[in-house]
Amino acid sequence: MKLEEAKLKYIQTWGSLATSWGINKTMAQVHALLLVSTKPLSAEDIMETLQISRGNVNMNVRALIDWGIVQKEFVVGERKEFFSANKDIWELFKQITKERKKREIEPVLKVLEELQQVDETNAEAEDFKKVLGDLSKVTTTVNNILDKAIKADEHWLLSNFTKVIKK
Amino acid sequence: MKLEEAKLKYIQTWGSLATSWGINKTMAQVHALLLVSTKPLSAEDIMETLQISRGNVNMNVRALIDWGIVQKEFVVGERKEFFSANKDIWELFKQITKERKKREIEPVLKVLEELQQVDETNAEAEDFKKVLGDLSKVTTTVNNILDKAIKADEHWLLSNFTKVIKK
DNA sequence: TTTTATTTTCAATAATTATTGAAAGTTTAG
DNA sequence: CTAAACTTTCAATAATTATTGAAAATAAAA
Repeated sequence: MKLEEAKLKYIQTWGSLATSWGINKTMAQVHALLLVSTKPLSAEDIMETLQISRGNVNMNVRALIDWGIVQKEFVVGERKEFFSANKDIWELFKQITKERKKREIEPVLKVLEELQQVDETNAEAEDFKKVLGDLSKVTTTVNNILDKAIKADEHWLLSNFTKVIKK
Repeated sequence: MKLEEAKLKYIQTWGSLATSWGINKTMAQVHALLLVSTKPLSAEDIMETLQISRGNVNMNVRALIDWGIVQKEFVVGERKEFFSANKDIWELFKQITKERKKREIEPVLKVLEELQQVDETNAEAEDFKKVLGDLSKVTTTVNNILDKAIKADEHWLLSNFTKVIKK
C-alpha cells in the first residue's frame, strides 16, 4: 500500500468509526488528518483535502482545540493560522479521557446524587434507591480509575496495568 | 421528591445523557424504565409509559436484548411477552463494556493493523507507521484492561483497583 | 485611516437518524 | 383447520444533527 493511500484510508475510516460512537465524522477526520500530517495545516489545506466548507473546518477545528487535542501554530512569514495535532498518543489518550470524564461521567454522578432525594421509605422506594446507589458506586469507581489514568505517566499504563492483567 | 417523580426524572435524564454519547435516546429510556420497574413489563406498558409507538418499542427492546442487558420473561397466564432488566449493576457494567469493546475497540485495532502495510520506507512513511503503532499500543492496552474487567468479579474492581488508585 | 486578508457566525439547506403505524407475519387457542 | 392475539417489518415521515456559504466581524498591512 502507498503512503498517501494509507493516510487517506486512515482519515476515512476514523471518520466512519467516530460516527458510530457519537463523535462528529468531520471532527474525527480533521483530527486524523492533522495527526498524520508532517507539518501544520491551514484552513485551506483542510478544506481542500477533505473537500469541506470553510465554516465546517472552522467549527470542527474550534471543537478540537476545545477538546485540547489540537493547537494553533504560527508559521513564519504567514499571516493565516495553522493547526497541528500532538503526536504523543499517550497524551492524546489522557486528554480524551479527561474530556469524556468531564462530559459523560460527571453529569451522571450529579443526577444520581440528586435523585437519591426520594423521601418515601416503603420497599419500592428502597429498591429504587438501591439501584441508584449501585449505579453511583460503579460510576464513581470507574471515574476514580480514569482519574488515576489521567494523572499517571505512560509507564504506569504499560507496566502497572499489565501486571494487574496478568494476575 | 416523590418516588414516581424520581423514576420519571431518571428515565428522562438517562435518555438525554445517552444521546450525547451516541446511544439512541429511546433505547436508553426503555432500559432505564425496565431497570427501575419492580416487575417485568409488556410492550403495551412501555408504549404507554414512554408514549412511543409499538414499532419503536419492538426495535429498541430487540436492541437491548442484543446488547445482553434485557431479557424476555414468561408471566404465567399471559400470552404476550414481558421484558426485564438485570438489577445487578456490576453485571450491567460488564455487559456494556463487553459490547462497546466489541463494537468500538476491536474494529479500530483491525484497521490499524491493516494500515501498517505501507511498503514505503522513507522518513515520512516511518513517521506514519510510528503514529499507527502508538495508536495500536494504547488501544491494545485499553482493550486488555477491559478484558480483565469483564472477567473479574466486583470485588476486583472495588479492592484491587482502589489499591492501584491510592498508590 | 483605508484596504486587504483572514476568521467567525449563523440562517438556510442537506444529510442522517429515529419514529410511526399499518400491513404482513407468526404463534397459540379453540 | 380458522380466528384471535400478538410480534415484526418497513416505507413514509418526522426530528435531529451536520454542512454550506455568504455576510459580518476582526486583525494586519499599507
